Amino acid sequence: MVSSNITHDTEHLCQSCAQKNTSVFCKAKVEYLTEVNSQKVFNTFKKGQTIFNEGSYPFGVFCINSGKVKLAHLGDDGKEQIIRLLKGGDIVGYRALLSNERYSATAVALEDTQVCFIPKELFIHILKNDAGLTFEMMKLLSDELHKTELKLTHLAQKPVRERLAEILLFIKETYGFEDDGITLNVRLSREEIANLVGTATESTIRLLSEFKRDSMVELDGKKIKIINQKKLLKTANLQD
Amino acid sequence: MVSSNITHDTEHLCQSCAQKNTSVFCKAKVEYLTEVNSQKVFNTFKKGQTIFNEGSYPFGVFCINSGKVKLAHLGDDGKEQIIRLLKGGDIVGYRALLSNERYSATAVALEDTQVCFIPKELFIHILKNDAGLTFEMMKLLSDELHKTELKLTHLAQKPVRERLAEILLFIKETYGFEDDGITLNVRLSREEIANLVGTATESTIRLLSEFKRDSMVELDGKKIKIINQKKLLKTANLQD
DNA sequence: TAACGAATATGACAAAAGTCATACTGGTTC
DNA sequence: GAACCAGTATGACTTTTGTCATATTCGTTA
Repeated sequence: MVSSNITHDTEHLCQSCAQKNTSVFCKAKVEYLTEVNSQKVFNTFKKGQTIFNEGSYPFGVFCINSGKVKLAHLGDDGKEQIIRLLKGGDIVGYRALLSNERYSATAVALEDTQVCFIPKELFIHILKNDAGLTFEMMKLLSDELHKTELKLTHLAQKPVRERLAEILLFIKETYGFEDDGITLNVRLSREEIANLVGTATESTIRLLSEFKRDSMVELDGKKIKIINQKKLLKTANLQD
Repeated sequence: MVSSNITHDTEHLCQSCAQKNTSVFCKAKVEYLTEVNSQKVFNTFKKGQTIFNEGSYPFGVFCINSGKVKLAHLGDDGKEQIIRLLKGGDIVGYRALLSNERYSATAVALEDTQVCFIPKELFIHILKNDAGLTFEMMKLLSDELHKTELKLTHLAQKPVRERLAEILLFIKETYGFEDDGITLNVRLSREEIANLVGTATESTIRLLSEFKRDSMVELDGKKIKIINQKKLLKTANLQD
């Protein structure tokens, strides 16, 4: 929240928000949506900018309008572990708010990103009154927990090679392809991919080279093209 | 739910439940508690018995009255990954219920365990009407998510030795000590400990031997005594 | 009490993954 | 275009961890 592009706008209405149908939050009752509309703060983050920082206190919740965001823990030795990838329609920062704790992770924009900030009090107020929304939020948390538990199991039991293949497919699921239908629609550094997989950067680079050699992917700088998804899926050894 | 000890009892009242003050679920409004009381099914599981199985459909939620339970994923190769340890006052099986999915994990009693089963419809009904309870449930999920994310980061970044030390301390936090003040109050096999840490059984055995040599623990069959918690904490290298 | 099997323990080895050093590449700035 | 830097790539090596084989112990049952 260091950016200067903060606007209490009337331009970006929740009612006409592009994410109205995908975001949990925008499923609140109409009466609350109006309230959100008047209190929310529209904000833009440039690529690389921090939306919030591990250790600081949450004052509200962020609703991503457009763009891409990584959510990461900083390990004891300073190495980051990316725990979620977010896109338009997702909300961030609710975990700490609900647990009434400081942020346990840092959110950074992976590209220019637009977000709506909804103040804590309003968020909590709506949750306490809109049972439907609360139930949706609970489901969302529940799904997130499930995904994280699966990741945990895979991290514990699968070799790096399989996990990397899995992550590439996960990135595809999350952000999809570019217009060409094969290029992953996000630019991540090798280090960031490593921090998603939970391995060393060099290992990631090495394995990506192998994947290229085995004609599963094509590499062009930060562009990653998936040219044999079937083989990649096999490499990931997924069955759930 | 294969046990034959099922009783629609009037004996075990929620109102006088030993876990009334610790369990989230028992914080429901009094009117609902009465309802729960009449619909819940009291059940006993012997050590080693399965409470529910990965892949099957949830028909309700389990409230642990007394005893100890492990919740584990079965990895693709059949190796289990223990994702939670549960005790009296905890509830299990809510995750799948809320996400409207099959169980993604298996719950097994680590010792003789008493549970109350609350039918799905009632559980959902209460959640949809008791905003306070729903909010509590949300917090619970939120905390669980946080813990799991932390585990994920540690699994990705810390060596087995540190993770084992951490798990021993975690077991102590969860189940505490026996009356002697040093023996961990649960019997887990070396394999189970390994499946908590996310490592091979032999590695766990080896490291426990080291911990013993370095006089951090004492081993007596499945009994594990923590004789130098400070040193163990240092070995775990925790700072959060 | 003997005997059995399962769990624990330990050694030897293999495989996986991380680290360090060193190139190479691509994009940026001057 | 030269120079520079960060990111990428690759090789050589070390460390960590897993695997397999084999004792050994423990608790259980006959």
